[in-house]
Amino acid sequence: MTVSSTFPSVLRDLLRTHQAFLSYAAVHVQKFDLTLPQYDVIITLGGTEGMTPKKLGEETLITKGTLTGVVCRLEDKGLVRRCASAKDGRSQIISLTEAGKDIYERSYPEHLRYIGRLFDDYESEEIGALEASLVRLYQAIAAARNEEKGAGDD
Amino acid sequence: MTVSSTFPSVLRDLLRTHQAFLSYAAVHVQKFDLTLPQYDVIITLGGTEGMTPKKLGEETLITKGTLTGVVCRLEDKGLVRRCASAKDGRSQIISLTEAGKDIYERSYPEHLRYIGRLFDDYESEEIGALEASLVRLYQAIAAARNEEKGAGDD
DNA sequence: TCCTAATCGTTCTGATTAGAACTTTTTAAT
DNA sequence: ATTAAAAAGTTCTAATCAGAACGATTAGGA
Repeated sequence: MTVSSTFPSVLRDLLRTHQAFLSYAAVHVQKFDLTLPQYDVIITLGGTEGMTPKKLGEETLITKGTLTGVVCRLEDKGLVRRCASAKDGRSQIISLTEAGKDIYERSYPEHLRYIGRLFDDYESEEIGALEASLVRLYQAIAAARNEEKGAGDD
Repeated sequence: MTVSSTFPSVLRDLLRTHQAFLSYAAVHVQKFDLTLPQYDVIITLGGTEGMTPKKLGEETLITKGTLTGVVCRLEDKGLVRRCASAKDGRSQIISLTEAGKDIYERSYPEHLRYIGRLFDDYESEEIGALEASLVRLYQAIAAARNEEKGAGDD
């Protein structure tokens, strides 16, 4: 009944729930012959004029090394375009092509409904509680990580 | 303020929190020159007489195709052993070697402390609330998945 | 101006991932 | 006893993943 006996199962639940969600969401996205990270890039670019890989990675939580490959595959499919930034010679601007916009506009509303179906039986407080719990844990992890780094400092 | 405007951020939080946890836990495990899935196998086998890959996969949530590779790498490191099952000619029994047991016994208590540090500031109700929220979502996903499969049935 | 440090994106490596195809073995039905 | 179906593991493919190393560009200080 102590804390240390319960936390391993919480973390297993975290993994399990995350896996289940990815697997559920992937079903919808496969209809467009896209992977989940690829679709994530599409909907993140949707409705924008494009953004740098750095920004895109921050939004999608995809590491920059991985993002290069994901964007390449979307480029090969003609859904996305890379342009050199005018302001910064190091930067690229990634944006949707017409074909990419088309997929985005046709699929996104249905995607939201598909995902939203998960919460059909939820009260809105329940979603809030879930989100609060997750943010709480995220911050606890960030704090523990910082303590580790500055171990000798304070 | 509707449900559909809040759920994307919950799911982003789920991904972000999960990523942060994996990254935090990996730090401890790297000290033994192991990856997280590899260590997960070690601690799942720890204290047992061994188990089949099927059972091991169910415990660790690692898919069987992936598990084969993880176990191979642990075998190469001499931490794990594969034996043919006496009862079932299709089955293998995977168990820790002496070196594997040694790592398990030396590291697991510290691993629990390391992970437990995340929950230092938690009230036990908070852990319960997090777990309940995750289980709730997991079940909602499982239900949605089932509805999808039996779409034409009821 | 010059030079060092930081930033941006790509490339590379080793590992994990899911899913499908495949082999071997077992089970179950005939 | 025979055969079809199911189960267990391995192998294979394409993609993702984190992290490190790298080249090119920019920023900031002497």
